Parts: sequence; C-alpha cells; structure tokens
Amino acid sequence: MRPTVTDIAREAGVSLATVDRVLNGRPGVREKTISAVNEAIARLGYVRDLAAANLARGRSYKVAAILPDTESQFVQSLADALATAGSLAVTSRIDLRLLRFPAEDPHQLAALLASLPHQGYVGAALMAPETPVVRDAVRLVRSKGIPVVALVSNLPNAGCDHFVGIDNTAAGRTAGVLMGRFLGAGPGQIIVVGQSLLARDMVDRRRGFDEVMLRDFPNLDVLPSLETHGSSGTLREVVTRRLANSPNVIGIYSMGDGHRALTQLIDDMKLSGRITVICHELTPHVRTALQQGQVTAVITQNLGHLARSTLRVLRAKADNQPLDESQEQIRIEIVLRENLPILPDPPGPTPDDQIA
Amino acid sequence: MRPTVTDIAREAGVSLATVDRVLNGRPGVREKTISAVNEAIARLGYVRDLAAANLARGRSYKVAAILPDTESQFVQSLADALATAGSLAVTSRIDLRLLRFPAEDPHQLAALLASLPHQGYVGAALMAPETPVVRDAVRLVRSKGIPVVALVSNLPNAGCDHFVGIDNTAAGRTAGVLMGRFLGAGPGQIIVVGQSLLARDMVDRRRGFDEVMLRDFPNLDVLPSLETHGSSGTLREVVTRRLANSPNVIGIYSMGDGHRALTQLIDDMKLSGRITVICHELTPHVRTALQQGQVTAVITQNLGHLARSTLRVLRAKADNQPLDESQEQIRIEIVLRENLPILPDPPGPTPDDQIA
DNA sequence: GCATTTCTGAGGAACGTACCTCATTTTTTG
DNA sequence: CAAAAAATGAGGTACGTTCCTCAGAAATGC
Repeated sequence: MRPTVTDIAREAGVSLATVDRVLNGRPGVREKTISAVNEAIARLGYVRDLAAANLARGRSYKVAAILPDTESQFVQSLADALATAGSLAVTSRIDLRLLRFPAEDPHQLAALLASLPHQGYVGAALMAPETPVVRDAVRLVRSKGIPVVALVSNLPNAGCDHFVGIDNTAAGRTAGVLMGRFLGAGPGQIIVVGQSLLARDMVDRRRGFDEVMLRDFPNLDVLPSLETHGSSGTLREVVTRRLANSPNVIGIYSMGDGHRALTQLIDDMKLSGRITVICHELTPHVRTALQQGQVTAVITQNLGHLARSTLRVLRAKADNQPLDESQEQIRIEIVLRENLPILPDPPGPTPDDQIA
Repeated sequence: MRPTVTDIAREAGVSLATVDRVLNGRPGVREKTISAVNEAIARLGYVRDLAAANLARGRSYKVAAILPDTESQFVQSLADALATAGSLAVTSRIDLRLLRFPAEDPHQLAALLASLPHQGYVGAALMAPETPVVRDAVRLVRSKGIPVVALVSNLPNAGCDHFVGIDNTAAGRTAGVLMGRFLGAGPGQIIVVGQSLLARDMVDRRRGFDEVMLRDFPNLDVLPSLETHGSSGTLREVVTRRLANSPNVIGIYSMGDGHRALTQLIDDMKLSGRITVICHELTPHVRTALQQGQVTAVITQNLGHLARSTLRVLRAKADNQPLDESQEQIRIEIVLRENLPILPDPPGPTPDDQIA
C-alpha cells in the first residue's frame, strides 16, 4: 500500500494538520518541523495522490489555447485537435478554452494575454510570432504565476515554461536529407518557399536544410528563399517567376504548411512526378497531394499528440509537477505515400458505454 | 459543474442507493427503474468521475506484460520502457508486473497465462508468436474476463482485445520506398534477412516490401529471404554466402530488429557507405550504426509510446471504457542520421518536487 | 388477502486529500 | 517572568464515489 498523509504524520511524530501545512506550503511551521516532515516523506517514499487531492480541492484546470485567427488548414486542424483533446480531458478535470487573436495585431494578443489572470486561468498555450509586445505580455502573465507554453513556434526570448512542438532545425535537416537522397547525385536547382523569413520556425528550417545540403549534396543548388506572406497569389507569382528564370529546377522545398496553391501550380505546369516536392504538415489537402503524387514527402508532427502534450504540460506546470520529457518530445515524422497513416474515424459522439 | 450521482437520483426520482445499483450493475432493480435512471443519466450528461470511483474502490489495476526471455536489445528496451511507464503510472493506480517466458516453450507461456486469473490480474499484454497452444490459452484467459492485448506482433486469430504496435505491412512498404528511392534507378540486388519466416511480423514486412519493390522499382532484384533464427553466427554465415554468390548487391533490408552481427559484417567487408542498409527498431546499437553510417535508415516505433499505449489500453479495457483510437495508433517512424531523436535523459530517480 | 419474494430508501463508513476552526502548547520578546 | 506571538494538535466537513446494512414498501404467488 502506498503511504498516506496519516503515515507521514505518524512517522514524523507530528499531527496531520502539520503535515498538511507542510505539504501545501501553508505558513506557520518551524523550519525544523518542516524538515522533519520532509524527511519522513522521503523515508516513506510518499507520493501525493493527485486524484484524491483534486477531488478534495474541487479543482479544475482552466487553461487557454491561443491561436491566430488565420483560416489555414493547419491552424484549423490544430484547433480541432485541441478541441478534441480538451473534450476528452474533462475526465481529468481539464477545462480548455480555445481563444483566437487577429493574426496581424500583436496588441490585441497582448491585451488578451493580460486578461487571463482575472479569469481564473491556470495556464495558457500560445502560438504566435515573437514580437517585443508579445514577449512582454508573456512575461507579465508568467509573473502573475500563470505558466505559458509556446505552441508549434518557439518563443525563445519570452521565457516560456515549455515549448510544445518539433525541433524545426532538425526538421529542416530531415527535409534536406530526403531531398538530397531522393534526387540522387544531381546536379539541379532547388526552390525554397516559406511564408515569411521573420517567423522563427521558417528560419530554423531553412538553416537545417542548408546545413545538410551544403555538407552532403554540393551538386544541388539551393536557391534563395521565396516569401509568400501567406498569400496564394504571391506564391503562384514568385514560384512561377523563379521557375521561368531557373533552367534546371528538380526540387521544391516548401517550408510552411503545404500550400494549396503550390499543388495547383504543379498540376498546371505538369511538373508532377518530374520534380521532388517536400513540404510540411500533413493537412487533409497535403494528404491528397501526396496520394496523387504532386508532393513526394511531408515532414509533419502529429497534431493529436501535440494537443495532448499541450494539455499534459499545462497540467503539470499548473501542479508544479515534473514532466516526462521523453513523452513530451514531439517526433518529427516523415510521411510518404506508402506510410500515410489511415485517416482516423471522425470524432463521433461519446458512446453510451462511456460510463459503464 | 458536472452532475453527480446525487443529481441523478434527484432527476430520476429514486434514491442514491438505487442509482448506485444501476451504475454498478448490481442486482435487485426493476427494468423500469433501470431505464428511468439511465434516462436521467442521459438527460444530465452524467459522466462518472473515475478518479473518485477508483479512490472509493481502493482499486489498483494489476496488469501483466508478458515478454519472451530473449536478451535481444529490442526486447530489453521494450521491457525498460514498460517498466518506466509502469512506475510513472502508479499515480494512476496501475500496478504493472513484467513477466517473462522461455522463448521456445509455448506450453510454459500457456501455463503462465492460465495462472493470471487466480492472481488478481485485470489485464495482460502479450508479445509472443501465435501458436495454437498460445491461441487457446489467450482464449481461456479472455473467457475469464481478463482482457488480453497483443504487443508488437499481432495475434490475429486469438481474438485479442487490441493490438498495440505498428502495421507491419505498411512498415515493410515504407522500407521498400526508402530502399527504392535511395538506390535510384538501379539495377542491383537486395538482400533480405529476418529471424524467421514463421513470425507474423516478418511475413507482413516482407509482403509490404515486395509489394512496393515489384510495383515501383522493377530494376531492383529482391533476393529470397534469409533466416537467422536469432543467431548471430547464422546471420554472418548466410549473409556472407549470399554476398559471395550475388555479383551486385546494393542494398540490405533487415526485417528483424537491427542485428549487431550485421553491422559487424558490414564493417569487416568495408561495405559501409557503399550499400544501403535499412533495418527495424532504433535500439542503442542501431543508433550508433546509424551515426557511423553502417545503417542508412531505420523503421521504428517509439517504445515509450508503445508502453504508455499498452497501459492506457489495458486500463481502458479493464474499465470497459472506449479507446481514443487515434491516440493508440502507433506511428511508423523513419529515422535517418539527421532526424535521430536526442537521447532522452536516463530515467533517474523521482525528483523531490514530485510532490510539491 | 396474506405470506413471500423482490425492490427501494435511508443512512453510514470508507478512500486520500484539502481546508477550516479553535484550543493548547511552545517559543519568543521585553 | 509574564505577556504576546508563533507553532502545533485535535477535530470536523467536504469532494464523488463504492459498498454495506437494515428497514420498509411494492409486487408477486397461491
């Protein structure tokens, strides 16, 4: 049997009330007594029964997931994954609220963040570019004791409690090897496209990609990055121009989430199968492109995993509990047509036997 | 606030005791009353608080993980992963026992399985080849109400409650594409090695591999499978012979867990870098081989994930709860030198702040 | 319609923890 | 050394559930 608070009280020779005071950091206990209790805890290997504790507290973890209001398929899928994970997590007393902010307005985001403490939130996950305004807002929230974790794109200077997402430099490197090995010896040119060179994840991916290409595949000529600023029109325009100007393009690396416009372009120019295309994020649309051959490989992260990890991390941070790092390390997944995971069943209603 | 049993009693116009009888399937309640209670449950959207229920029950989930006693690095790593997951899961009242059986003796395994019901087990995960004896033993245990899940290698005809592991045919296909694409147009020969053609997972992998090779890479000549029966000596012998007899081997697909002997052989024959080697399972040893270049790519599954999934599934089955299928789908991971995940910290003792 | 069986209700104890109050002891301070 | 302050103990209630007993009500058999 696991030891309980009563056992500790007995072992430490103090009363239950004192153990409780120590355990919950309540004032009015002498240092000497505190260490006596802690020693008893260590001796007995006591681990607090969090389920019972939460039951007693009547606690629920109100947490926020804050995403930009862009309607990209990736953000949408992420929102869905979070919502699903959140609804399944009511069992573990997690109350997840999805909040959105105008993608181009860091001040509104800052205001949103600042309002969290008054509303009983015990944690927040944030997907946003790191501007000074945002950075300060994050610092403010954290200083009020609310943990903040960065989602998908890291915020290295905001001092977040954790980063939930993949190592983007490693992801870029992976894209590099695949590109290099799939293309064989070369020679040829490679187009690189991304939303913006200001976003952290883009920069990291490009760096990783270049690292591998320069070192291992010197015959492949990686052209300067093209920026789309999230616009299909711009993408079409810049890529078309680059293709026209470059005689021997044999690969395209799309660093952002897979662009619908890119697939379209590949179709229009009949490039499918003749050119190796690697992109990120397995959205429904990229799935199709993979199956039909416009896209050769996808570097992705499992959004369900990401969402559940977010919730676990927020909960652990709120409880001041240590993380199981190996569980929270989001894997970089490589998806080819052949290992395309079967589409899971649609969410569906809670079956009746839920409470059986 | 979530509704509680008291709310249901009020809503259904019955007493708490009756609600409890219905909820826990205890006898002595009229059909009519049962449905009245169930309707109230549905109306209020009641979901039992499992944490409170388990607390009241004083329940712990005693489950078994049954592995062969082979000392392969894969099985060893799996055992470690299970042990780690198990010790972290004491928080959720899971009491995992690791049991081993002599790899070549299905009768001992059957006896072990048969002994589970008397020992208070509420579930078991089993990694074993599917022989008739084992199949019947599994059926017997399940008929006693103890759920059994297959681990790593499926037991399709034993009627297990679940299979925790990857889709091996898809894994074989993935190995196929990688081999094909890495080797380019060919021509050349490919050696395929595996433990035994009787093991289900080997058969599935070979089928998937052939499917892709025949369809997409007809210039590559896949030679008949070689069997090692788990012996390093045999491996060395058969592969050496095959290499001597085949003029143009450019790839090796090792279907079992990465063989230390294979790496050794590649080194001895100075094949590293000149031949594409794909194998399964990212054991410590395969990690090194990947870093040093003897192995080109590894198809693997995350053992931590596998272990945690096993525990979640067993717990859900013991509770008759539905699974979150998408969470339990183990992904087929492709590991290259470039996306080699950072080795997580050694397990280490429980930090002091565990109970903070 | 009366005995018998089957249902139902009321209540309590327990699980391990949190959190509260009040009384008592111990320590500190002047 | 007394008074004030600080530390500790004792005890209770609560969280949402399980599981038990016993009394009383309702349905059933003859």
